[in-house]
Amino acid sequence: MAQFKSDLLNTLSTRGYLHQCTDLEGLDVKAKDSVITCYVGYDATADSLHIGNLVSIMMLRRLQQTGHRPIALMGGGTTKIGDPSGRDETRVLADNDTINARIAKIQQTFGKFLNFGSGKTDALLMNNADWLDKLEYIPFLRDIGRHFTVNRMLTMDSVKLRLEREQPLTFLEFNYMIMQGYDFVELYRRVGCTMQMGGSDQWGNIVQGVELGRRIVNTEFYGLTTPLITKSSGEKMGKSVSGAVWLSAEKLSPYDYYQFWRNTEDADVARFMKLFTDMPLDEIARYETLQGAEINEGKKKLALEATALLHGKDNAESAAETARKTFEEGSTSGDLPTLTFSAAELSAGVGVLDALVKFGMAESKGEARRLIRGGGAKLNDAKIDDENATIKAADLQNGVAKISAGKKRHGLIKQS
RNA sequence: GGAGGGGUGGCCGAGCGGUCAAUGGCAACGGAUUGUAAAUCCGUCGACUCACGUCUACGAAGGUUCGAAUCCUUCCCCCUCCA
Repeated sequence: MAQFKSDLLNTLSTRGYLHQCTDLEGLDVKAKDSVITCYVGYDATADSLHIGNLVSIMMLRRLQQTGHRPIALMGGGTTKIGDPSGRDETRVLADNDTINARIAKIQQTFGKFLNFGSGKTDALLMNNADWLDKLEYIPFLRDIGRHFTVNRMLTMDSVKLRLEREQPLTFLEFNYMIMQGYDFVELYRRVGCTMQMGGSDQWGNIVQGVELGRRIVNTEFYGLTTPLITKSSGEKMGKSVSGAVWLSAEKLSPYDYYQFWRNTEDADVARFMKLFTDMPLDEIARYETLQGAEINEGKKKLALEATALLHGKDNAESAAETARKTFEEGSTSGDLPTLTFSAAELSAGVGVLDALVKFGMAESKGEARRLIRGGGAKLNDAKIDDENATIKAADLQNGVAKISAGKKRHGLIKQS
């Protein structure tokens, strides 16, 4: 392994976070000798962060672990502009209230990964709406706009690709990188922030910020990006059996989150352990030697550790136990999605089609029918053959009936 | 402003008066295999009833026709070229 002088870069490099950096040597020296304040920006494009944001959150965590100060910057202002990076089409923009509501929810996630406070290496939570909303156009253009050449901006991938594909790029979006660059300067002025991290798609935006900082405040700024994390089969990460992998428990239960990690591909286990858990490297190395079906032990560990980070140890263990009972014993356990029906409903019989739809295992009754025809629906582990079958009180065993779609999606039915 | 081209199911992309709920590919879902992996093979893939059938759908609104995604008119949006 390439040895760096600083804990920060040693950690980031050995655990697989490094992709590009504006000045690796300079940063190494600085990180060794001083406490760096570093930010990652998060736009509020949904009311929860998702798995794609997790690498950068983990990077902030590593930063703090190695003695530096992380800033989670909420893009309350930039979300109103819309980052054109990596998109062929203009984003549909949300209104103010929506954005603020999203930010309120998103913020909660950071508390799980970072320690906030006012100490030297305590994390900060900021919002760029605090300064971007108040900008005055002409003064801003004169102070900041003068440092950006359109010539240069046109060479940035986010812009260039859009133009090459002959897709429209609005002037609004064109300003995104300027706003992001300005954020960097503003964060320097406010809290001495000199470093920005992000995904590889943010490289262009980050570089602009670094250069702007050098020009305006005459200080060395650093930028660093992570590789795009994909599965070894080449697909993007991001799907669980119940859809997108959200980080808020409201949108994805700890059990489903655990299952997402549990279903990691063989080849990814060690890499994901390094990136998404705090497991020490030598322990990860031991898991790396496992072969064949033994790799499942690694997946369980990965899932447990990753879930514990986000949802806490208790929830993680509970999810692990539910998964164990469900998949290894074929019995039922608490964390599965649950629906309750009244005694009256159960004595009349709950249509199995309706139940599948209510659990979200099928989008329509027609799809539920097809699922049954294809042999993919089970009630208490017995294949459902009759589309018109109903679930009655007699189907409850110890108070619950288990309904399944495929091998991985299970739900519990109880009497209220 | 002028001249052309185009808008089809989650995406790409055929169809160009009936046999079109609409070929094909991707994605997705299920089954087999397996280790809750990958790869592979098979099946499904608008809604409702599921048997016939009914409804909704091919940018929007009208029209022609026994009958249109396919023809006509108007409108909206996108692209190319010219001014």
